[in-house]
Amino acid sequence: MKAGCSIVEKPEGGGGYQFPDWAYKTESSPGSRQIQLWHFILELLQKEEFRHVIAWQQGEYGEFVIKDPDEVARLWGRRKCKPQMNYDKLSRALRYYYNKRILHKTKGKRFTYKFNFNKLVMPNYPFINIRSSGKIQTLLVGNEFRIEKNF
DNA sequence: TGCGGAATCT
DNA sequence: AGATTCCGCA
Repeated sequence: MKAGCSIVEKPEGGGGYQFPDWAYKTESSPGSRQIQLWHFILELLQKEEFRHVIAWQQGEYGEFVIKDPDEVARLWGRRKCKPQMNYDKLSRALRYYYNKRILHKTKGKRFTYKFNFNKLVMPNYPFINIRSSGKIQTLLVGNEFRIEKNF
C-alpha cells in the first residue's frame, strides 16, 4: 500500500486539465500511470500559472527556460512521490533525453533546453500542437489514439 | 553549471 | 525502460 502520496494527481476543481490517461501509458509499461518527465515539463509549460517557474523562450521554436530550477524539481518530486528530488537529479534525467533525441541543451544559455519537436515529438505524439506563438496545446483526438513510442 | 558513467530501483 | 541516486570531472 502506498500512503500519503497519491499516484495520479487530480485536476483541482478549477479548470486546469491534465494529459488524457492514455498519454501516461507506454508500450513498455502498459498499465503504468507514471508520467514521464518530458510530459510533465510540457504540462507545466502549457499552464499560465507556472510562467515564473518555467517558460517558452520567445523566438526559439521549442526552446524553454527553467527560471526556478528548485521549484521545478520540487513539483516533479511531488508528482513522483520523491521528496528528495532536486535539480541535480532532475537534470540528469533530462540529459538522458539527449541520446533519445527528445531534448537537447541550448549551449551557453543557463537552464535552457530545447525540444526536438520536428524530428521526434510531432510524428509520435500527434496530440501535441505547437502554435505560432510557441505555445503548446494538447488535442484530445479520441481515446483510440495510441502513442506509438519508438525512441 | 553542465556532463555522462555506474549502480540501483520500480 | 525510464528514471533516481551518487559522483568525479571540466
